[in-house]
Amino acid sequence: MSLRHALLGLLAEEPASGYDLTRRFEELLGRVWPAKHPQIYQELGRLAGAGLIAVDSEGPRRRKVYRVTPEGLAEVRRWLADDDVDHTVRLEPLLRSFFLWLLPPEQARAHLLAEAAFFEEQARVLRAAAAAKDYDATPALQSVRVAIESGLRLYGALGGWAAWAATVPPAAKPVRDM
Amino acid sequence: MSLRHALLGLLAEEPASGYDLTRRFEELLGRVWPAKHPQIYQELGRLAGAGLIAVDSEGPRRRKVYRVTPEGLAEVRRWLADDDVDHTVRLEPLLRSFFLWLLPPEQARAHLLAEAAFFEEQARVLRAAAAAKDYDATPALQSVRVAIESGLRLYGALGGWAAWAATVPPAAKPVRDM
DNA sequence: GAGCGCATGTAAAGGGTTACATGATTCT
DNA sequence: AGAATCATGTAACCCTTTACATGCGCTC
Repeated sequence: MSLRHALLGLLAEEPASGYDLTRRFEELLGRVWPAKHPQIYQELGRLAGAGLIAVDSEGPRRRKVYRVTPEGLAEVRRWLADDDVDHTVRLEPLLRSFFLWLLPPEQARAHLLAEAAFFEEQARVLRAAAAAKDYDATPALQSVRVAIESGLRLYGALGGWAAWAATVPPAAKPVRDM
Repeated sequence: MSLRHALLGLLAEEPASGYDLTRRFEELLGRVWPAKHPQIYQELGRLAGAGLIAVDSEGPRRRKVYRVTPEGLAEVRRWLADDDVDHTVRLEPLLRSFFLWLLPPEQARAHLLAEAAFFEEQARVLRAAAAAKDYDATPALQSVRVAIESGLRLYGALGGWAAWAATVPPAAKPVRDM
């Protein structure tokens, strides 16, 4: 049920088409909530059916620009204030880490170093994004800045963890070769 | 495709039934990769069909204990060594943070403080788990320790972030009431 | 007019949750 | 005898991805 609310949230900032929203997911929300165009178009249809959004204007190439309705705005706010949040951190690299003892130590170490490099690179990208513009111009931009900060800290923590994990010496009992 | 490999990884440690695996997901892997029993039983069926696991023994109440086959073990290792990792951090609280500007500042602040409390509590739980036993006894346990460390650092970072975010003053332009 | 990017959609398949259902064993 | 827990499974539904498909508008 998060996609629906994310769409409402994006439309609360400004009216947009399915195509616009798809790109915003790619560049802005994709790290924490990926969504491809078929799902977005489908969900826009449902939201329009439910009266939470409405067609604002139609442009060339069948382009339909949606805006959020007062009911839609109320619904995002309800969602945001709601306190039954799903705190699951679905993260494949961490799942893998539970099973790294199955690899020969060197291979596990190489894997962790590659992960560390990846996370540090992501942190660098976000640091650059944070410095790139003035996020105090609008409330929406300020929220983006706060969200970027979370990514920055998260990737920093993950990078540090992976680098540390790569240094942990293999346990006494070696993995038996298959 | 991660569930299948997680099951193989768990069975690589020791043979187990669907019921056992369901509980291990709940207590061990649930934070990063939730899985309910219907999915687990279904996937066990597929894995058995593919010859990656086999029935080790049958017990009372139709209990079937599976063990990983050499092919299955090779498959987890292939997965672990494979470097096309999905780095998506699917995390609802971060998605929400992009839209917090839609709430009145006090409400947003209260929400962030509740999140901070939650993450700090989780970090505390994991700190206790890390101190609870000797993780050097087996390679598998050592990997669990490393995985716990990632959670510790992650929740620490998220807790710090949420506490900081709660202190960010609202932007100049106030949110227009609907 | 050829090619590219814009823009929208449908269909099929896979992954995951919820609800329903059943029966065996153990404990009180 | 009744309740709780063990243990497995099916069916329906929702969420998400991948593949397929189409046509418009702009630029060279």
